[in-house]
Amino acid sequence: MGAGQTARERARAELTSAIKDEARRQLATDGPSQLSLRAVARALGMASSAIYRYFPSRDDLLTALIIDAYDALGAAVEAVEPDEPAAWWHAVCAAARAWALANRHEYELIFGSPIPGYRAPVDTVAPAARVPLTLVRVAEAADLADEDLPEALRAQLTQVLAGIGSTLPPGAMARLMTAWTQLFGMLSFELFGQLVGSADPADHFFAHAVDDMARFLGLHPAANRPNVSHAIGS
Amino acid sequence: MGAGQTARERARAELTSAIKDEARRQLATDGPSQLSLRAVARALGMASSAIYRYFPSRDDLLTALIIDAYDALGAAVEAVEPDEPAAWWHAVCAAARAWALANRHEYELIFGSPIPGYRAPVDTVAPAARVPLTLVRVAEAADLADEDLPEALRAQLTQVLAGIGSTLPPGAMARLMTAWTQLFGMLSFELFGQLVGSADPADHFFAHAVDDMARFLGLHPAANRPNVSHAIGS
DNA sequence: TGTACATCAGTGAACGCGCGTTCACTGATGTAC
DNA sequence: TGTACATCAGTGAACGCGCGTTCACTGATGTAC
Repeated sequence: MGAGQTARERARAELTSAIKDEARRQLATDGPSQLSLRAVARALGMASSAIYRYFPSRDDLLTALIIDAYDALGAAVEAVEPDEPAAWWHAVCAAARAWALANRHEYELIFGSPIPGYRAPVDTVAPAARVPLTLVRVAEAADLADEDLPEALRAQLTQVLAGIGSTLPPGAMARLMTAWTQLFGMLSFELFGQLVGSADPADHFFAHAVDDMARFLGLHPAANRPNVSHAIGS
Repeated sequence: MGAGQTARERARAELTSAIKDEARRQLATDGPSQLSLRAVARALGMASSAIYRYFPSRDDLLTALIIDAYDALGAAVEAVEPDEPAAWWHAVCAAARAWALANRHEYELIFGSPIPGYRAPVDTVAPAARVPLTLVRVAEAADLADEDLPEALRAQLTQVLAGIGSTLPPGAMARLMTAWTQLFGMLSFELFGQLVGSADPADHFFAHAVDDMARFLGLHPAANRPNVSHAIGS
């Protein structure tokens, strides 16, 4: 039948995603470490042993959810229309926050505490890289200046940049990683309740901090002159 | 007997902290959501029901651990000898990181994902404020400039500053909160494994980012001139 | 200092619950001739 | 197109385990006179 899929194949694909959907629903109330195959099976009206036809173990279901979460966040951020760097940066940060607020338990799954007893397999690496890679694309578009770095850090970052085939100067990469950790630090603080009593609701603070970071990176029009030689000291 | 304590009171105090110690030991292998009163009791060689003489429920034990963690981190950071602002800032960040690396599961307890089904009582608020308050002290010592802020954010921060009796300009408070979220974003990324494959080990990156943040805050000698009027635009 | 009573610490059995995973099985879907 | 066989999906019972919390109890420590 349709697209060369047998009825069995279609049924399998549907149930696989029904299981993941139900599992995601349960994350929302119980958190990743309490995710239970039996509860998922119960909610779907099937025997708990049937889940094993789809995921060989609880950890495999978790891995699938983690990969989906990274991919969904990655897609949200990649869907931002490229623009002049400062505007692009703002839009990317806003997209990341919007996704996180709308999917807090999947955010928790990937940026929260490690799940006890769970080891992430390599398959998660590529999806996890989509957001950082998008940030690198934004930075590349801005022709950022280098800056003085201790040798050891310069070496580390040069290697990372080579690995992803980027021409970003290591000093700019250092600032970018600072901005990256800032962005997700802010989101984690907001979602995990650390801002309650200070900048809560966090909308204004978030917007302003993103702006500050754009300036810090050197993305703003004023700072975005041709890359003459406000570069490395010595 | 000693200091007006009866033998019973001493025994109670000792067992209370033995229970907490054992619970902390178990956090290290299982994570907060798996903390089990029965397992703690077993490790201490007592009946599981005996724990209830010391903590009326599992949540109360968790609360005690959380308060202790905030207090330990707070104490570590407050123990830093005040100094010229930039040096003080570096030392405070280093102290926070050292504590986090040495006590990763307690760090997780307070900065990781919320524990499913657990609601933090008010008693945690004051201990949780010790680190942010220390950062405010550092910033106050530096006589930081204000900066342009959207009205809504200015209002929010002015209220926070009034609440803690600080004279910091709201614009400086905004930068400070950015640096604060950056600091803990970096620590969470390091401890939760998000840096694996990029800036791992993170020592060099951490030191450099802390330096960048000091510059961003305006703490560095160069930027730390008398507070004339590099202030609010308009 | 000695006795009588009240307080508290700790026990062990029990309640009622949930979990991941395995296994032998039935019955439906797909495939080769 | 029809039949025979292989593959796969889903069942239900079972194994062995762990959990938080309650309860009636024994025995030790503390207190008032």
